[in-house]
Amino acid sequence: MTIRTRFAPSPTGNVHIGNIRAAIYNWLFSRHMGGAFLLRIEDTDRARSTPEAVQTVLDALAWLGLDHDGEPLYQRTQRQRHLEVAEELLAKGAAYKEDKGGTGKGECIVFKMPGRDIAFQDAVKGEMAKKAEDVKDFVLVRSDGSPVFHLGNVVDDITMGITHVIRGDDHVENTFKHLAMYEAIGVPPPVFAHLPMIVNAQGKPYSKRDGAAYVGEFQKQGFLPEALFNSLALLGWSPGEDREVMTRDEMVASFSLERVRSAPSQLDMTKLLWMNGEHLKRRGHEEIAAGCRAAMERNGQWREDIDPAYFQAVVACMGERVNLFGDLGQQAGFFFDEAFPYDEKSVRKRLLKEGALDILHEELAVFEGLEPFTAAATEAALRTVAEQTGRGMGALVHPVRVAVSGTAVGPGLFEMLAVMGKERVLRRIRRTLEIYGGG
RNA sequence: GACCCCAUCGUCUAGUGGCCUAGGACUCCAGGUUUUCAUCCUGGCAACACGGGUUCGAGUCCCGUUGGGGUCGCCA
Repeated sequence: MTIRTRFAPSPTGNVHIGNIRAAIYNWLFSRHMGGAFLLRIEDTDRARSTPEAVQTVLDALAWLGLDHDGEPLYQRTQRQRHLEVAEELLAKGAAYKEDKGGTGKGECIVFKMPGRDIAFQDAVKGEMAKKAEDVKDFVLVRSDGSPVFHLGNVVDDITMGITHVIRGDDHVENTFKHLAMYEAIGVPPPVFAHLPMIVNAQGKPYSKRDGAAYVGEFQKQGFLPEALFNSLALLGWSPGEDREVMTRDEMVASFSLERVRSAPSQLDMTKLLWMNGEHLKRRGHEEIAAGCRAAMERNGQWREDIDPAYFQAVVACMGERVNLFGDLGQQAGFFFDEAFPYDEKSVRKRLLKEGALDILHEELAVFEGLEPFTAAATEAALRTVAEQTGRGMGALVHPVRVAVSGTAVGPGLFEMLAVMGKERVLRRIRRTLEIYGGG
């Protein structure tokens, strides 16, 4: 039997991380088993299910590389089938008509629970059982003739030939109802697996109030899709070796439902950030540059006059200081902006110390005559000055750093100078001397 | 309230009766490398919720307690 799983979101305009993790597990499981991963759009809520909302789901899946097999099934198109099945159940005596709750809205079709205890083997939670009296009859078709979630869900899973339903913990109670429906319809049920929820620090379901909760937000912040994928996959599942940073293929190879935990877990943003950095290291400089540029464009930091080669060099120079694409614009803005701000504390500590401006004068003179202006050359030049004057390298390095970047922290000074180029460095040092009265 | 589920360092987790004086990762702290920051290296802090059983032996099995969560719609 070929495994068939599905992701069945109702398009609301956002894709919650708990939801997308269910998609990830479905995808991982079917890819591991060599099966199919299908997509069903539960778009019966006409008001919310706009084309844009559907596109948001598609975009999130595409971004994370969760490719689905075949065309997505739009639940709206299955209405006839849903109602047919309801009629069949009515004919079989497995459902009845009633004005449930005495609302006065008219009769609806109600599913009759079989009056027997129901049990099943959950692929992650194990033995699950429910007493007959603990599951009540429920509505299948509303009095206005529209099918309800349970009907559509089960009927569509049957028509799609779903063999494994992997979904959130909040559906366990529904499973008893669904199981009874499968039996009444006369179709063997799929395997069910219920995933623990992603919760916040208080143990409540993780929501928008707790921070970034939607896939789109992580994307906007400059996270790598493989890092979010990796982190989410590890929330409730682990390969059982001490491996954490993994590629999609590695996860596909070692995924199994048996290794999914049944306790809820929290998403740790700090670790996500670290994970992102790890995945970033695995990408090439060009890709990182492209991502940083995209982030800068989003944040309004990009300027059309930035030279591509210079940008590329800056990215290489920043190296592992970048954990998030957005970091570059944040930490290395001075590379691109001649009017970069001077950090007050850095100026006080490195530039206004006695003698610092005099040193900067000397360095300016040395750099003016330096050719070529490479990292090795500037370093050698400053070492010579250090020997001649008997000063430590620190005393020479810091004033230059602040003069050209406005801050005391950043990449290695000599690489930084080489990337900036002689002309820019001289201009910035002169400007700094003018501002701080050394000139 | 009823029913169901869950419970190892702050967080993510390993652990399926002896290999556990409980391992890894993130964070944090200390030291080292470095011109700064970051990286990197070394070391450190830190957990089996509690109480009963079962057993020669329990983080691992059973029962209970406590705590947390989920579900009880003509929502999905």
